[in-house]
Amino acid sequence: MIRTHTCGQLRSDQIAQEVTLCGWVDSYRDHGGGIFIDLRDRYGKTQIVFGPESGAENHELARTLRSEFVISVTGTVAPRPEGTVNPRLATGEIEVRPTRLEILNKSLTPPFQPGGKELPNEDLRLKYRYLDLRRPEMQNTILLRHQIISGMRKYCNELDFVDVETPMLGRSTPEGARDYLVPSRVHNGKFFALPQSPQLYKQILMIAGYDRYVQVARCFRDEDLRADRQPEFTQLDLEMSFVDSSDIIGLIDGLVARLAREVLGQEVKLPLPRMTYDEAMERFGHDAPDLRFGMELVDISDLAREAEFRVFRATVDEGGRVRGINAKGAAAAYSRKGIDELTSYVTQDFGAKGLAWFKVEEGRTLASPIAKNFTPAMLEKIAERMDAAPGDLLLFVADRFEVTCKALYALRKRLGEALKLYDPATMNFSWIVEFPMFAWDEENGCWGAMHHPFTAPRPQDVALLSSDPGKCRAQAYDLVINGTEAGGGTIRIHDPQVQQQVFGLLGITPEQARERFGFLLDALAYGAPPHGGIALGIDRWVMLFGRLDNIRDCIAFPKTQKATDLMTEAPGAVDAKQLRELGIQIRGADGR
RNA sequence: GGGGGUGUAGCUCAGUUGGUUAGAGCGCUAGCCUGUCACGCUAGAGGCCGAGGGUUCGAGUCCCUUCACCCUCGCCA
Repeated sequence: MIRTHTCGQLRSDQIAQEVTLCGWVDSYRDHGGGIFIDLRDRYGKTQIVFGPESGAENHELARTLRSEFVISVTGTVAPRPEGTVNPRLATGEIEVRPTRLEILNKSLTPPFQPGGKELPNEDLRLKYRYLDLRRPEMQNTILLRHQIISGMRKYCNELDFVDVETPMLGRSTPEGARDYLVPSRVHNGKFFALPQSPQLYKQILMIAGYDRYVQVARCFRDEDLRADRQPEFTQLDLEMSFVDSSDIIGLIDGLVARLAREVLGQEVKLPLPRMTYDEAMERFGHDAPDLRFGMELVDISDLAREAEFRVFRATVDEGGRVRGINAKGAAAAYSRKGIDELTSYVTQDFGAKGLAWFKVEEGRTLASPIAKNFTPAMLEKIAERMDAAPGDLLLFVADRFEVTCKALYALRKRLGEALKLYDPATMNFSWIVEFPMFAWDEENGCWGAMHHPFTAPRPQDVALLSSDPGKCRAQAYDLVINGTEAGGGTIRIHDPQVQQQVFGLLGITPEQARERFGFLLDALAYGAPPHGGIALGIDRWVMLFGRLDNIRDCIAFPKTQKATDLMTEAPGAVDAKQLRELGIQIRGADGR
């Protein structure tokens, strides 16, 4: 070892010891006679002081030090003179008086200071990721990530889970997200696909008798990115045999409580609350509601049916719904212009036809350009239903149920943040359960799997597969943290007949099923135990536990929104020779 | 594919209704300074105003096209 201590380690206990530290020059303050260096490594900072006693040679060399030089310093730990102790530094009671200085490596002037206060633009941070990763904030996040992953591994290990690696080179399945494809050299014209998740493999492992499988698995989806979505991401993937939904949920409850305690120092009450999908859609308009605040959706369809206002009445008559939210005390905060902005938000982004609003005035009268279309009695009924009080802002969307969900969910989320309806430090963990098995796919005119084609229906709903698939509920469960989907899983079908029936509903012919998942169907026929599992989005856990608003900050080397790596400049062109070997020809820009 | 935002010195930003030589803070270079810790002081260097085209006597500023990054709708079983 060429160092005896780290830069975060020394305290008064080590005074008078000779030590050797290595690290990066965080800042240097040259006072002529004395030079002060803050030496930084992953563990902290230590002040190095070059005075006359350091010797002329060392002093001269110290004068040449610049930001981000990597140096090694040997010297004596000394107490700081009275009045110069730095309480903001863990090592602030001492400093090192060097007898030897070695420049291990110089640095170009960095495009930004890792120790600086101003955060540069993100593209610059991504290009010089090695400098960005030196920033204490980034190092904290990477360490948090490590803490979360190792906590997950320890937990699973204690519970007899077996860590099994599954292939990265698999076969493409047209269901679900777009695959990242890898061409085969040996089989020209054929392709592997990178896994969207190890779903099928983990089921096979249950059939193979491993009983409890776990993997920190990298997953790939070639879809457009978002603030909480990367094309490659990491899941804690697990699967268990001989379990039902509540076994999996209970297992993850324990993990949540443990990590909340270890990482955040927060006690979480178990069991975590569970809400059905239908209830979530009614109360919040979304299957991952943020339960840190109220402002729930309120249905006034029954009132709207009798209202004089044509827009409301017609919507209900056509089978739609009229629902609203009450932004408590927000009437003053939203001018006509502010409401116009909310209106264009829900109409342009979520397809709502409009946004009806009322400001609640003294005596609980409702003021709005559309108020004249209602009788006073009806306005009073609406106010009553909305629990309105003077100063409130009532917002309504009249539309198809799905549209009211999307628009009001988005409004609630936006208003909750703008009106600071919750403390960003609180953490809310909950489960959404009993998802529908199927969602009607308008585009293809058939049922689509809400989760994936191997999800088991609830035992009491199996008969609905043939009678009313839309009503059939799945043994599926999503973990929601602060309004973000942080994990999801299902109990799987282990009965080949039920599996065939589900394929049929999804429009997958027996031939297609055989071609795509023949191996799974075969395996299911050789003694498959009842099994189920879950996958947790590790990047999102880091984001939520670290209170970050961006998934890129949780990943050491993330991709941009266009799915490129600004540091390595991937993806890049390849040699013509490589393409020839793969039997691949690139089409021109004209598509030929 | 659609909507929105940003782009000016190495970095973070300001730049008026189009008008002389485009500024500030930080960083950088040099000098001075034993107690600083965002050290201080003095001096200096540093600009294709993202790129291309247009309007104009004149464009950082107005118009068109385009590129990059971010947010978002669609998409993400």
